[in-house]
Amino acid sequence: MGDVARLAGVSAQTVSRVSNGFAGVTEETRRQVLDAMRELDYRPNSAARALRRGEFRTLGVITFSLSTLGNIRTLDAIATSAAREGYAVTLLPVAVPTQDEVNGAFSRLGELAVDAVIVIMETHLLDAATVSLPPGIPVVVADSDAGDRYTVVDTDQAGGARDAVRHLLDLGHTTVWHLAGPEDSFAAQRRANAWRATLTGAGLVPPPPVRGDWSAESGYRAGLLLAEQPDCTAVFAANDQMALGLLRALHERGRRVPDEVSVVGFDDIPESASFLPPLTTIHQDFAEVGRLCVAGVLAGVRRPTPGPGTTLVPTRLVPRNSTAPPPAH
Amino acid sequence: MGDVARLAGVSAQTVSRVSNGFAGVTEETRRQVLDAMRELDYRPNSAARALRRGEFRTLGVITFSLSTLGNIRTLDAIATSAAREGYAVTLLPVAVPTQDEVNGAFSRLGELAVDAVIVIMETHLLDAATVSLPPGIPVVVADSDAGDRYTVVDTDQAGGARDAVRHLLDLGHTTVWHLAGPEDSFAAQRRANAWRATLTGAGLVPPPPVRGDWSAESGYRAGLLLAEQPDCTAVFAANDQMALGLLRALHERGRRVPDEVSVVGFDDIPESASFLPPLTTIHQDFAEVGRLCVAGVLAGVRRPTPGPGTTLVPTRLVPRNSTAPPPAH
DNA sequence: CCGAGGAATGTTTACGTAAACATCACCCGT
DNA sequence: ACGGGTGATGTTTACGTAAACATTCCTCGG
Repeated sequence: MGDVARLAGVSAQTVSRVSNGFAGVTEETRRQVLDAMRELDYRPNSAARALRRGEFRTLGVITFSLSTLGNIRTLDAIATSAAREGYAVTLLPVAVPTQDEVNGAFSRLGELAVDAVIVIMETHLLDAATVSLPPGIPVVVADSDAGDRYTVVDTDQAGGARDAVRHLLDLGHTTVWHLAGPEDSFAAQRRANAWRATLTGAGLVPPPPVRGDWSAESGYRAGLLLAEQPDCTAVFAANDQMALGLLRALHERGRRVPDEVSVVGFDDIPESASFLPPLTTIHQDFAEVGRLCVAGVLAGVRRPTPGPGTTLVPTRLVPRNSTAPPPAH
Repeated sequence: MGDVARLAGVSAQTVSRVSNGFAGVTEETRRQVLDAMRELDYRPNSAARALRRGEFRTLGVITFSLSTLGNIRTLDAIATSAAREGYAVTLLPVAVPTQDEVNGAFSRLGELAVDAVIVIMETHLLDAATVSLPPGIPVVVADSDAGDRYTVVDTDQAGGARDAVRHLLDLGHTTVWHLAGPEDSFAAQRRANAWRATLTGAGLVPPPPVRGDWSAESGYRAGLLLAEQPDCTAVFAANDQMALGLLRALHERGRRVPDEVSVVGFDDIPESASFLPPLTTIHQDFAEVGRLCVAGVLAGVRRPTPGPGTTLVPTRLVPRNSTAPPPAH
């Protein structure tokens, strides 16, 4: 900065003013400084800037190894929104979802160059975390139910599940089976609960849910079971990957979809339109979730911490060819 | 730091020494300092640290919106490897793959708190970039052919494609069709070239390649075309998603896989084991690519810039149920 | 024609850390 | 017993920036 100032014939302070787009600088001076900057290929040192200003213009994102598609899409949206606001995004990957690892990530956080934090993580790990987040750092949590302690942004899992079940009931199915996600996933819990509640609300008795682990393989295994149930004409799968495995199992067992069995997925991954048959599913707006996370966290940076609370992003049913009225019998 | 020093009854420098795990500190003193740190909830200020040390312990990753699965898995591996080395990872998302956007990302880079950069990007955009990378910052490029100008780490696309084609020829197929990726993708080009070279090397005349855009949908459209070719008994798809669409098209047209047509994919995405039928494909070791990217870039941080050059990570054929000898005729 | 007021720019200082150098106490061999 | 280490700790300083305050110079109203 000193070199630039010398070359432009001004003080370092004036260089700083130009560099930050400050008002009170003559057009003439500004031009000279900019020329000098270009000449010397000057780049402001962000460490010094951060030290002086007390902010990093960086957001930290804590997440498990970029595993599930939803987390990835959310992260993508977060990165894009943050960039638009002039913030960089630093990744804090947690390799294994154990308590130790999570605690480690949280404590590393304290000495990380980060103004705010977005956590994409299952509730149960957050609950048990012994290291609390550094006070004074705004936090928004996605994919969790910690609404009473943190600001939470999430997809309206319950609404989506309800729409899926209602869609199948509206087609005339007498009940809807559920291929659930893992028990330790809060999203899976909420989808399962909403499925159950919707059936109960319609005066029906929910059949026992079959549990998978989100993977297509687990969906296949579950599908082999469901194919044995003669009265199973409609299945709501908790995600598209499991629906894919389910389709394969049904196909292998000679149960035609959608003629004999209807299937609804959840997520609307791009491939689901190319499944056999194309999958009716619940679309999640990950971009909106990411956008709201960034907005929430930046609001926290700019003013005193907003209270806890949950914002839900609505879903949308995408009807394709895997659902139809039940067979005439 | 001053407060901690006062509470522990030592100098600030000693606090610094403890904080950095320096050797020459008595066990007694260290304990006192650590106690004081805990008591005051002290966290080193990373901005001051970076300013003083001249390094940020942060890696920048430039990539397109986390779009393709390969890029995501590579990023994941990068983040994990970096964390192990004590480095954070900052994302520099480029929303639209236009020249302007790329240039923008590169120039923002200059003032970013980053010691080194990993670029995950298609060659052609890198070629046309008018803004060059800041000198002095080590760079490693993944998924590109810029081996003459940058250090490049990539999957051995050619070797994988060759294995796929040979696998089909070994099964007895008289030729292998190719469902290629988009023309502007270097990975797609290399896979297509290796496919062509392998056929030519075996004394065969390659049929015209059918081109898709990586998506399952484009694979489906291409599949409708290929299903019309009576002599088409073996297809090498440039990625698993397109193979998925291809399978669907073949199924719709009544061409049984693998009895009538064999299909090999590329990537080995987790879902491919659950396709109908489970897909024979080429496994890519993204974790290794990410690991090598980090290793390469950190080597650059520690010693003068290593020359350009390309490191290839081998692939592995995963045989499943989508390939078989050609029909008896 | 003078002084108040304001715009443009310069000077000083502090942000929190760690390298470099300085100091001090103590141990050992002769 | 004494001098030369050696290991532990303290003091000074600089990293690059921007806020706060100081200075200069010009304009404009009375």
